[in-house]
Amino acid sequence: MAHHAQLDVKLTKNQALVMGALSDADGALSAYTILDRLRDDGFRAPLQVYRALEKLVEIGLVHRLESLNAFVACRHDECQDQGQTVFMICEPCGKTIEITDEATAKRLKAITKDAAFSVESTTVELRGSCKECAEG
Amino acid sequence: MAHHAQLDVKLTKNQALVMGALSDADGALSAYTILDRLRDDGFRAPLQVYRALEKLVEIGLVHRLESLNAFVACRHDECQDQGQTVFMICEPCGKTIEITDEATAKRLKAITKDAAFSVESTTVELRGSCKECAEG
DNA sequence: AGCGTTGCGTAATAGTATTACATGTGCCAC
DNA sequence: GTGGCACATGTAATACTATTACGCAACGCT
Repeated sequence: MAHHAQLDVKLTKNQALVMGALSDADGALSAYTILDRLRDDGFRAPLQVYRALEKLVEIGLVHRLESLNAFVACRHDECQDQGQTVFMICEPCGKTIEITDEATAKRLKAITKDAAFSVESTTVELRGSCKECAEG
Repeated sequence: MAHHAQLDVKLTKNQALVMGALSDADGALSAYTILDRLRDDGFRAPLQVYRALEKLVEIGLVHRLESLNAFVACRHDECQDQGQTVFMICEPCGKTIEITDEATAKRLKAITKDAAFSVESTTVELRGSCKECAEG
């Protein structure tokens, strides 16, 4: 199975640059950090970044971390599969661990069904310390 | 069991004003919306709001909705009990439904244990439409 | 009274995101 | 091939969210 079925979507120059910046990064980047890193590539205005991010998030190559106001490249084969994406965000080192979990998806589905709530998008983010940082 | 054990914490004037604004509101409010609503009560600067919010969040009377950059009064008896708080945020009408769920808490705990991730705080937010708005 | 802690007031600034408007570029119908 | 459309881009201005810095006031404690 291919990593990210959507990779056959052709990215524009700006989208590719933003994707590159995020792929090179260890953890999540804010839009303005991305802007700074792409100055040499001709980026001048926040909107150039936000427009690219919008598309990348839409096609699933990038996730937005709501609790950080930042963005991270999807490292993951299964974003399109069943399962709720769960982020573990290490505050000391900035790295993010991304998993998908079917049990969480099922449980949240049961909750929304009970409440007759119609879900568009779901955010699950855990802040804390990764193994290495907690041990260190 | 009392609603919000921490209610016996004495709120300062500013904290009480902010708490009142949030309690009066139907849904979540941004810090700057709160500021505007408290102009007549003497509020002048964002920091007055943020300082009060910080304390109110700390004692559990208010929750921060990360995906909205907004704040909502806790409507809820069981914030101190076991269970993960889950927010359902209705985008059409702005209301938020707040529940706590033990199964979700257990599942997330299992996930973090597997990853040896040490959790400080957890955000679970579902965006979508409430029953009334979805039917309407 | 002296001291520490906490809360408050104000100003300035930093950080995040959007609106508005103009330009460019490729594609397709005609 | 030219007109028109769709989409991507460039730039400026602005709006929205949050924090830092500094000083003063109120309160409790010794």
